[in-house]
Order: sequence, then structure tokens, then C-alpha cells
Amino acid sequence: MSVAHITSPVSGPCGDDDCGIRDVLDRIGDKWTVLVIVELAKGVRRFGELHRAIPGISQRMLTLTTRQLCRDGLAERTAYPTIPPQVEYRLTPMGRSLAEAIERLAGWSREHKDAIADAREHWDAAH
Amino acid sequence: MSVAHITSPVSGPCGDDDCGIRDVLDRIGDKWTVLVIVELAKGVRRFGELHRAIPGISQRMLTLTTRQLCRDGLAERTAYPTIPPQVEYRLTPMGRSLAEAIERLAGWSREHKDAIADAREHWDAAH
DNA sequence: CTGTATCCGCAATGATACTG
DNA sequence: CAGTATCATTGCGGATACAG
Repeated sequence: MSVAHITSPVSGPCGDDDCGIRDVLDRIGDKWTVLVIVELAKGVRRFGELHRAIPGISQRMLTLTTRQLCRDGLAERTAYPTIPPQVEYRLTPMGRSLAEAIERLAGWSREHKDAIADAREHWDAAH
Repeated sequence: MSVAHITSPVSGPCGDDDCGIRDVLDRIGDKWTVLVIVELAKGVRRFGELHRAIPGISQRMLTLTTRQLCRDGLAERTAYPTIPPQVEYRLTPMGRSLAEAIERLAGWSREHKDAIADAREHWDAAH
């Protein structure tokens, strides 16, 4: 019982009103999770397919990322005991709803990408 | 010249279709940015107010975070040369639109928080 | 093919002291 | 009050080798 909650400096029980925000970011704010979700949003994918579809990710990180998605109930893993083994990942309904929310954020990014780039240039020029 | 693109394993020019997703996360995926944005979404805030409103953040990280928000055109800084000095931060229109997008994500989190917690318990029990 | 197990470096963050 | 400067720490993620 009482698993060690060693690390929870900020993501505590939302001290004020940011309930949920830190939660999401602790879940998708890492380097690879969103990319995996986005790829899985396109359909069922095998381990190797994900690996190839997401350039730069290591086997290790892909394993860790998919595992956490499964743990959080955002994805499901199906292993076929064939030889060689074959494993499929797919989003759960909850995972798909998260994928939609992420897509909206991506939309924001696309809309404001240029404005941000401009702001940066402007700022960098003055500093 | 060809500036050294030493590190841009993923955040490159969106190799496939995830255009924008990595961009946003590179901007708000860190430990403090969203918290500052959310706090500023409530209104104008002074440096010290932000510091107190966001438990656990260090002066250093608050400085770095606000500065990046300004650089990206998401927030504005107004310094009054009084004694002691007084500095105000506020979101720009673009910053407010991002705050809204974030709030929607937070909404998702609140909606699915329990389901995720359940999924974790279930998973942890079986592993 | 789909992972595990180790080792390791670096970048992000924290802590502390100092300044205008 | 609102930073800046510096050092210490830590944990994420990369590389590599190995396994079922």
C-alpha cells in the first residue's frame, strides 16, 4: 500500500485552480508521447511501424512510451504469439479523445506559428 | 554558414504530418510555462505575485519563463522605474488564445482524470 | 520482431548568493 | 522588488548490447 509518491513537487493536488493542467502535461509533455498518440490516431500500428514512423525515437523510449499509454488506458496492446512476435497498438476511445484535443492544440500552433516566429525575430533583434 | 543544427532530432520541419504539435510542446511542455500562462490568464500580475501564485517555482525559472513568453509574443512586460521597481506581466491577445486552448486541454484532463487513475490502478495491479 | 538491461551525457531545474 | 550569476543536482533520454 501507499506507493511511494516520492516526486510530486508541483503536480500536487492542484493547490489553487490549475486542476488538470499539470496532469495533462505530465502525461503528454514529454518528448515522444504526443507523437506516438498522433501516429496511433491514424490507425493500428505495430511496434516497428511506430518506430519507423517516428524518426529519432529509440527502441527504449518507444517501449516506455507505449507502455505508459497502455497504463493510462489511452492505448491497448495486442500481442500475437507468432514467430516472429507481432504486437499491435491502438488507441482506446479515451486515447482518441485525447488525440482530438491534441489536434486542436496543433491547430493553434499552425495558426500562430508565423506570428511567434516574427515575435522572436523582433525580440532577438532588440536584445 | 549553415548554422549548427546539432540538436533537432524531432522538432525538425515536421517530417510527416505532425506539423505544429512538437512546436507547441516545445513551448509549453516544460515545467512552468503553462502555470505562468494560466496565472496570467487571470489578469495582470507582478513578478512577485507570480512567484507567490506558483508554489515551488524559483526566481530563476520564473525569470526565464516570463522572458520566453515575452520573446514568443505571448506576454508583455511593463516595467515602472519606481523604487522599488515594479514590473507587470500580461498576456497578449495571442497569449490569451493559447490560454484558451490550454484550458480546453485542462478540461479534457478533468473529464478523464478518474478514468486514468482507474486504468493505472488496474494496470499496476496486474503488473 | 519486440522488447530488456546498463551505462552515460547533457540539458533542464534547483539552490544560493549577489545587485541595481 | 526584480532580477542576474554561478554552481550543484537530477533525471530524461540516447547508445549499445543482449534476450525470448
